[in-house]
Amino acid sequence: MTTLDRQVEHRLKDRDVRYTRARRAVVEALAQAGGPRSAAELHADIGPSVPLSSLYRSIATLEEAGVLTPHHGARSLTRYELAEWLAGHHHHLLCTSCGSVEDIDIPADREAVVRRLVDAIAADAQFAAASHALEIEGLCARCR
Amino acid sequence: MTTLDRQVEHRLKDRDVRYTRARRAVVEALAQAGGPRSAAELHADIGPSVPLSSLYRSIATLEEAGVLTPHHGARSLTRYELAEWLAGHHHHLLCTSCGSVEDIDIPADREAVVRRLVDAIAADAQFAAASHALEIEGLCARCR
DNA sequence: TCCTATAATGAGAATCGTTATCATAAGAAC
DNA sequence: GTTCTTATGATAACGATTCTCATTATAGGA
Repeated sequence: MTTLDRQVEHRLKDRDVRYTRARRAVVEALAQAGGPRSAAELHADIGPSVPLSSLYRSIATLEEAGVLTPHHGARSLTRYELAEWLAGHHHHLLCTSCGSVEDIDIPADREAVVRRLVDAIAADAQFAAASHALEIEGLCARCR
Repeated sequence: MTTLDRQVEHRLKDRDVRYTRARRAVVEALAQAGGPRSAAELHADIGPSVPLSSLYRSIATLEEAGVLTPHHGARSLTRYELAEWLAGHHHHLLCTSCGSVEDIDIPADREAVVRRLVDAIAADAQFAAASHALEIEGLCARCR
């Protein structure tokens, strides 16, 4: 059992939610993927042992527990990834050509700039900021 | 006929696309809304004179022509708003409680900071940045 | 270990946003 | 006005997601 597993298990136990085979499979597949994955992609990764209906329910449960964060994209596709507290804070590069989503870590000094900006904007709008995301659209290294 | 109408008309004429009643209705509804609207919301705004099928086609046409930009949200909902060159550059505040999306203009000096950051991040990843979006999630002034 | 209460699963149907089809109507070019 | 092209409206189809319900697994107590 990995550290990740232990963290998730603890989080779920706190909420009286069981860490079952299907849910574990989702968490492990996401950990391996290293980037956002859709339900269909997770189904392909995990295999037919977890049917789609269960997969969707597992995803919803994990999302409610704050283990996963959804990422909504084109063509009615929602991709998921492990939440910030599990996988760290990062931003996204969206390729408009191939549709890929790349996670990108940014150095702490730059992240500090973003955070200051977010706080200032939110304060001006009397908005209580919980999280932020900087998404950059364009062409990835392969497609340009 | 408003300035907006003229701008859109010209853009469409350049692409041999007609600026029809349905398309005009979408543009006008979006201009009035002052924030992202889904197809269903536009349908409610415009009324039944433009049926959903036409509405979706109008949206797709306008999106291809670069008049609208899509904004993907929860529950497989895509909202649209007038493109940057028509409505100006701005960012979004997403309320996790009521689901509203608020457009927020940020001062030029702050925007410059964001742009510098985006350029630096993109350059590091060998990514050709075309546009960027800073999305802040949290509780809006009404919900907090 | 066995019981019991509760929560999770699997299979399938249902739902919802969106897209495609196709016959008809409107617009532009001549 | 005729003709050619493009847009429309009604409706069916589609794909991602959610729901239903009978069955199965799990946790906690006897």
